[in-house]
Amino acid sequence: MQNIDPRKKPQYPIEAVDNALRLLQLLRDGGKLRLKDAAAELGVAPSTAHRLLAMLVYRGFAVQDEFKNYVPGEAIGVGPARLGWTRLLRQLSQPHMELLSGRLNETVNLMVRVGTKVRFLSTSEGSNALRVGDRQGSVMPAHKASGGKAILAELDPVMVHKLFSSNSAEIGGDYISEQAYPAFQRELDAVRRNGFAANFEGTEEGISALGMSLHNWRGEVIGALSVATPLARFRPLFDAGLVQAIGETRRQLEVDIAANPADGE
Amino acid sequence: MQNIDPRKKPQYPIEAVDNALRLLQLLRDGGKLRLKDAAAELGVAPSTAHRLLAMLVYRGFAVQDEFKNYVPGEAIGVGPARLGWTRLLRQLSQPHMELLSGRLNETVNLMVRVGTKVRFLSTSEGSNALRVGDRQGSVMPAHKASGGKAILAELDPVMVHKLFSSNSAEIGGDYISEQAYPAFQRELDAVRRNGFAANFEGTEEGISALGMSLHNWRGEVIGALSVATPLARFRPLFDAGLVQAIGETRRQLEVDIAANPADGE
DNA sequence: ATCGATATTCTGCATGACAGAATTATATTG
DNA sequence: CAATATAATTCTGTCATGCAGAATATCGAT
Repeated sequence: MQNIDPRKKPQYPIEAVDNALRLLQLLRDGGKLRLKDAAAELGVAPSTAHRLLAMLVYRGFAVQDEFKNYVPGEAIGVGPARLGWTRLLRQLSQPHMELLSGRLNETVNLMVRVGTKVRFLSTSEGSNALRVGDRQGSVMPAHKASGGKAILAELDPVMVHKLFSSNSAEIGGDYISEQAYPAFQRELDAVRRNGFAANFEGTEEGISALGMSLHNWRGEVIGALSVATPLARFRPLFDAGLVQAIGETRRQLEVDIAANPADGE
Repeated sequence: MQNIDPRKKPQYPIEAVDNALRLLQLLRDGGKLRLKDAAAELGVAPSTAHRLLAMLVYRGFAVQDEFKNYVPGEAIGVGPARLGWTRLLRQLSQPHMELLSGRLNETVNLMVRVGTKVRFLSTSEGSNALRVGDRQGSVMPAHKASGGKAILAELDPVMVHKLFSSNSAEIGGDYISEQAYPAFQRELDAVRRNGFAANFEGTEEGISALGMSLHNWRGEVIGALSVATPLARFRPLFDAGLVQAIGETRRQLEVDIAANPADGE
């Protein structure tokens, strides 16, 4: 049984990974998947399919709807970044983020916006015993994450409005109704005035975050930093000068960014 | 060390899968990845990272550029199908595809178009010793695959032209230059006249295929069937009435499709 | 050519991915 | 509203297989 196949199976295949990737494709192309069907498709026991799907859920590639069906998660369908500078940004940010997370003992995130989403490029975890976990690779609605709001606040309001009323927003699940929009608009205005954005359990249970935008030498927004903390610690941190701490880090990082050519933009 | 994390790690995690999914995210957000960096990011040996990346390549989630860098493949960034009827289509097609592949001893594919791409929903492999392998889950440029051409030929030419000149086509790597377009246009005209489309090694080395479009009760194109064969067998098959065989299958399948409500469309 | 760096192949061993059974949750039926 | 059926999830022993490390190959630079 010889299969002609230019894309031949690797010589040391990893079955678990192959199954996971096939599930990813099924989820993408079928829209939804029940555990039993998934098991049947892959030819594995339901228990195994369950473990695989649990991993997809964990990494944001799937979520379970109210009837236990597995459906595509945020992470499915976000295109590859055509942004060439994300690597550089990540590199430049790392030391600054580590410094900041070390100083505050809280977790610091770096993110960029793509469409109505923000993508977490990297995380520097704080050293507190109880801390917010790594979010690298996560994708969240930009209008809910603190860093996302910080970015959106500095874009042309008309463009933002279009963005979140478009039907691409609908597909992504980030549509904001005309009715709800004024409130959102006002929040962005406040963010613009304050110079930072906050998020109290808007994306994840028990987690609050404070975000601030990042700019290139030309003054254009290119991304954001955010500090994420357990809800209970937010207030004390804020009173102890959280905004200034992030602001300081932002300032220094932007100097670094300005100093580097970043050919793409 | 207690991490606050609403999205907690599954209790029986699969490390290999987790690593693969993280590579997927890195690839998406970083654009490109060298083996060594991948290994460093994951905290695994280069040999392990190599195996993982080989799997991603195998399933179309990554490709290697000329300098051995791993870059996102076709499968990354194709959004989830908002098409609810793909499940139904797959279901209805299956018996017909099995019949046809059994009759011809060749591999039969079912695909739908999304943007400038076609997605392979399912495959029924022929029983020949040497045959074309399973393509389920694959994503290919619609203008190169036989089934894709069959679909495009029946769409509004103006819309097709826009589709492949848009800069979303550029992002997807399917851009057709104004210079090359007339030839493509003529090919689609020929397809329309013939009622089928062919593909000789346009997508994969040594493989040829013949594709025919599928319609719903209203006469609108909804997808395509294709028969894929090793290049050497194409001619004899064609002369033995390949077109008629597929046409017959298509006719019967379309009866089934028309008979089923397909609420979405 | 020679070296250095990075990518790929190979192999033994211990880990951890798998199946199957047990348990729980959810749907269906009389 | 039981009672039953079906599907999802948890648990556990076993053996396959994913991992690391070494060997080899490939590519670039000097």
